[in-house]
Amino acid sequence: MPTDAGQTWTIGKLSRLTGCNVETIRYYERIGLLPPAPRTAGGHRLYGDGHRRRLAFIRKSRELGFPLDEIRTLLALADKGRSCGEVHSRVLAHLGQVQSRIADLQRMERTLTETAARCEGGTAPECPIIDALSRT
Amino acid sequence: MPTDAGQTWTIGKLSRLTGCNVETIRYYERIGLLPPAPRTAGGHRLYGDGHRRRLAFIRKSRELGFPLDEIRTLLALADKGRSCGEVHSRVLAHLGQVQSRIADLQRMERTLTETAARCEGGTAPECPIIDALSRT
DNA sequence: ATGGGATCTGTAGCAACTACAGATTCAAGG
DNA sequence: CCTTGAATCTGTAGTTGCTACAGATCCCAT
Repeated sequence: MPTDAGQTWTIGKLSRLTGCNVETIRYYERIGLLPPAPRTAGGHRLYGDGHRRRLAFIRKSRELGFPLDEIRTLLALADKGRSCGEVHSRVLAHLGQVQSRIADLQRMERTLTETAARCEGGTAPECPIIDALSRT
Repeated sequence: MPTDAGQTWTIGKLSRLTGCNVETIRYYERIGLLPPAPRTAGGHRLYGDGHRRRLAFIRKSRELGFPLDEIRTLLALADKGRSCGEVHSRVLAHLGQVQSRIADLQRMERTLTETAARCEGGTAPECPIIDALSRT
């Protein structure tokens, strides 16, 4: 049961519906991630369910950290259908990026914790943190 | 034993010395993170040990994820001296940001892993990943 | 009919660099 | 001393993914 087949929304309604900012929606259209929306006589955009689903896909992918260009590719694959393998490997590749970013941040976390610890309760005239940050 | 007191380097040497790109060094000067370097007669920059240490501080802080604006503040505190408490609390605040970013990424990681798993070995005509990404 | 919210286009800004182009300078070799 | 090629100079524009206007226009409820 699809949502009421002929339903349409203005950009503001779509924004509330998807949690995506109005200017961001227009931005996605400008860069070709969303197809141009049909317009009212006065030039206002009118969105249908296809647009809504596509935007939901984009938002969800963004939340998972995919860059827009990768989302563009994913959308093309989705449109093409039967590209599950390709999609799967791209998801795994992205997962790898996320994991390596996590590792980076954990290294930072460790160093920051150590650095902060040198100072714990210290009232030294020279700041050990500043010193630590100056080491080549 | 400070490094040979009067030693100077060209921007290229300083770049190799610190691992910081030449254009980035000039950029830091432009935005006021590094003080303007003295010049040769022909207009080339000449750096001394003070610059070298300041740049090392900036790079190290960047590696730890501090934004440039925060580094600007840290440098000011370092110049002022006796601001160890303030520095300490800023390091802890940043540590908090890093940790929450890690948590974000771990959420992404989990969802990506789950999403990828739905597809494992599947040759379904409809791609479950694409479906998952479309859910509002 | 009107008033005020929603929408329109186009442009500029953010972080933190990076990448040129085109001109000039420096240093090593002959 | 002169040449030549590498290094450096300035200034500007591009990157990613939005966000924030300004100033004009439109739509809908009263």
